[in-house]
Amino acid sequence: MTSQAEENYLKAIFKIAEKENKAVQTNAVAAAMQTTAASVTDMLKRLAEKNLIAYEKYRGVQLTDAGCRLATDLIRKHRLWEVFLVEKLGFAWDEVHDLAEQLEHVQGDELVQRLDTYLNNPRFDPHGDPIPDAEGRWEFRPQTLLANLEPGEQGIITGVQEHSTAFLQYLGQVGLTLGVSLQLVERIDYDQSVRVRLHDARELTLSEKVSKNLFLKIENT
Amino acid sequence: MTSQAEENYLKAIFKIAEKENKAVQTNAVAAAMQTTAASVTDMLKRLAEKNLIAYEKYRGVQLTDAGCRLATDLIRKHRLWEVFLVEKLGFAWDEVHDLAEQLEHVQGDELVQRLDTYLNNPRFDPHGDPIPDAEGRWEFRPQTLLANLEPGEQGIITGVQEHSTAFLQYLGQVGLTLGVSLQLVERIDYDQSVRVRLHDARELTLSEKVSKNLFLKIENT
DNA sequence: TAAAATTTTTAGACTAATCTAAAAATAATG
DNA sequence: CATTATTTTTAGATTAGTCTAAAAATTTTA
Ligand SMILES: [Mn+2]
Ligand SMILES: [Mn+2]
Ligand SMILES: [Mn+2]
Ligand SMILES: [Mn+2]
Repeated sequence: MTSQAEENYLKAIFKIAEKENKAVQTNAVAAAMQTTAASVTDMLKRLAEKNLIAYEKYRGVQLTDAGCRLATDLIRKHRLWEVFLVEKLGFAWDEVHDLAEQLEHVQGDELVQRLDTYLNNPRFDPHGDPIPDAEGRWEFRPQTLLANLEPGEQGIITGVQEHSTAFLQYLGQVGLTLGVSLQLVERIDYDQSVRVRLHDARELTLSEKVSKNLFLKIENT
Repeated sequence: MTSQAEENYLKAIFKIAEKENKAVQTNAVAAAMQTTAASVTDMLKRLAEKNLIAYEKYRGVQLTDAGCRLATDLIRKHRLWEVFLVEKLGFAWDEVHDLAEQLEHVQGDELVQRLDTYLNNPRFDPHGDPIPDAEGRWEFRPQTLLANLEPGEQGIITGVQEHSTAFLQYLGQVGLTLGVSLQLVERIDYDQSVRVRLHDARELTLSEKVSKNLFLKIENT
């Protein structure tokens, strides 16, 4: 058996390891979990005891196959529930994270499988993140940050780098949701802000910060 | 904040108090929670500290208004999730209890309200039990045990007294689900078993045990 | 490479929730 | 009403998960 706390740690370790390709540091986990390094060390010992991580004192930590599978299953559940909350219950994409954070811990393989079917086996969640399938595999989708587009290039919004409520709410307010198509008009040298044109010819100015947190699939026009 | 353990205790106390109209005994709670009397005493102290129960040593326990409301909300969530699992995900009525036991603890008023709307504000769960509304009120529905029907009387199945998987599965197998109409043909003196006739003229013999666990709304023919 | 800075672990304490075994209170009975 | 029997509470331990403060290991820097 794995507790909710253990599951949350495994997921945090998985997500950190996803970005940086090296052993995950205690402090990185502490930051992600908003707790102390001491608490993390305690938990790492427990997880190592259960063979969910490979842990060497002072040398950081890596998920074992079992730990990786557990983390992936948790992420699968989290993202499926997010789809449910948005598609079926009509929540906005900035309202679903905390609820999914609870729902992901509900145990029941049959439940997950039926939920998946009910939602028509979605491959991406409301934030554009891929949903692992029942075998723990997910689809890779090439995408580029708006910050890396050249003037004139066009793309469709496929995801966000940052998942904060504030950012998601802002995007929603200005009409930038998944699937929206836009073209980079110009990048301002002074502050790296960008002017983009939407499908309806409406133009928007977005800060560098926004442009570095918005993923697009480049379209060849 | 109330923990899942605290919520489960409150629900257990509520359900015991519902049947017997007196202070709930420690042992009764222990039996319901499948734990020891010592553990119950510990928990009762905590719940009293939080003003969720009125507790006098050796004198049993009663829910306060706050505790009663919490228990009712929990039952509301439990039963709404059961409806979801059966109506939307296609689970059988004998498969949903343990899942609802987990889902009921997910926190989020907006979630419950949206779920309720999504399910068309059901007033009864898949076992025929009433679902409290957002204010904690529920519908009373007069119903009679099959064991108390007179020969010749007819009724529609509205609920079950016992909720065990074995009983629900058995009922499902012989075609006795909510809404099914049946008539008591005769009661056998020897063992109090009953012969009933279904709408399609098919006849069934049911044990006394079954007849004492099946609720019907009597129909005047 | 020695000193300073950073990271990580340990030591010790705390709360929630549980248990067993023993003591105390209450209820039942002759 | 004294003695059983039952119920309930206490005492003392245990485990998961957390914390702060201090010690130890590692890394960085001069
Ligand atoms: Mn979580
Ligand atoms: Mn998401
Ligand atoms: Mn529960
Ligand atoms: Mn039910």
